[in-house]
Amino acid sequence: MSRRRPGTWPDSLVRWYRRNRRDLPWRRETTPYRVWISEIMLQQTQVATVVPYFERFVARFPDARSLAAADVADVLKAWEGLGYYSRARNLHRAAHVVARDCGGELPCSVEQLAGLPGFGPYTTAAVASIAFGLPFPVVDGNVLRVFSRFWAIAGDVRSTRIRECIRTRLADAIASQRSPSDFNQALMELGARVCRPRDPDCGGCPLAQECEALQRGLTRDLPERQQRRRIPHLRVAVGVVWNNGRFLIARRGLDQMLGGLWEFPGGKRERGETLAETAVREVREEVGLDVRVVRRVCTVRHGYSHFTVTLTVFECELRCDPAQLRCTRPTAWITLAETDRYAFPGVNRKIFAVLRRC
DNA sequence: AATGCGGGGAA
DNA sequence: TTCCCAGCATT
Repeated sequence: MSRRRPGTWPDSLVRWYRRNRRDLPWRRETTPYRVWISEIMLQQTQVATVVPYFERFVARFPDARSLAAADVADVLKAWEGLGYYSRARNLHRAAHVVARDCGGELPCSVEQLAGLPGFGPYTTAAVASIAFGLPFPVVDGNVLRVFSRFWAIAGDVRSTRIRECIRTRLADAIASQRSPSDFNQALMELGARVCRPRDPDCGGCPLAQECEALQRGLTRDLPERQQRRRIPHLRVAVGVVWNNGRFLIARRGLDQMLGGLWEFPGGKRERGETLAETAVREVREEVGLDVRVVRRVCTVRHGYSHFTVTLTVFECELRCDPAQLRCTRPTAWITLAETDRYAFPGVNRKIFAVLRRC
């Protein structure tokens, strides 16, 4: 087995990719619109999670014009469960810009791409290279991990200095590549399947020959981990307020976390309060209705990226005229069968499952 | 430069 | 449990 000349890793990488790439829906049929949708969905979200969402989304909204023409509520419904809902709202805003200013087609200059809502450095480079063949390197979590090992870079890879160092060196490498698209996708594919966070498959790696971390036995220690912050825990109570076979939901503000999604009225427990009292108080404060707790339905735990919550659900009955409803946000009285028409956070889906059983 | 943002897969 | 994922917008 002959040693390859040093400095030829980009060609080895792309050769490996062309033999090993996964058959993914946005690779099977590559259009700028499909690349765009896939890249937005893939932000902080794994491929396996994205695939079914992508298929449904492009079937429902086949191009930028149809997306722009849709109601944001329908876009959020298509995004339900995928998380980071600001991505969906920004995508919808960007579709309006593309429909209005670009004739419905994604612009093919990096400057214009970078100006669209939801296009940061990563997505701009990804769409420019994969959709339009422009030589801009992507720098995502995979790339940072691969090169912190390949070049044995100590320190926090997320720091601006190290990111910029990696980006600059990759800009050189991609400039001499015939397919910037394959080069970028190869790096991310390598990070996802070979140069994994734990237990990398160095035996199957096309870059092993020149990998500094492998030669120095450092693959296990790179990239350097930063210490994590403690995650706070919240106690929350919500009320399922029934009226004539329907219960009340309210839509969250578009600028909030989970913006635009629907929920039961409720909120955080205050000092010295029972959870039932919390539910009654929150219902009164949020929607202006006086209610009484009938029973506790269930308690569910849910983990978010930056906190965990224990949510207790109380069935409530009205002790006032429902016309007393006062709420700055949109509200609706719905049945369990109608929940499918609205976008809810994942934790609400757990609650619906319990409500259906009893 | 730091922080907030959801949900899920995998070990 | 814990870690991490094809990051962006805001401050």
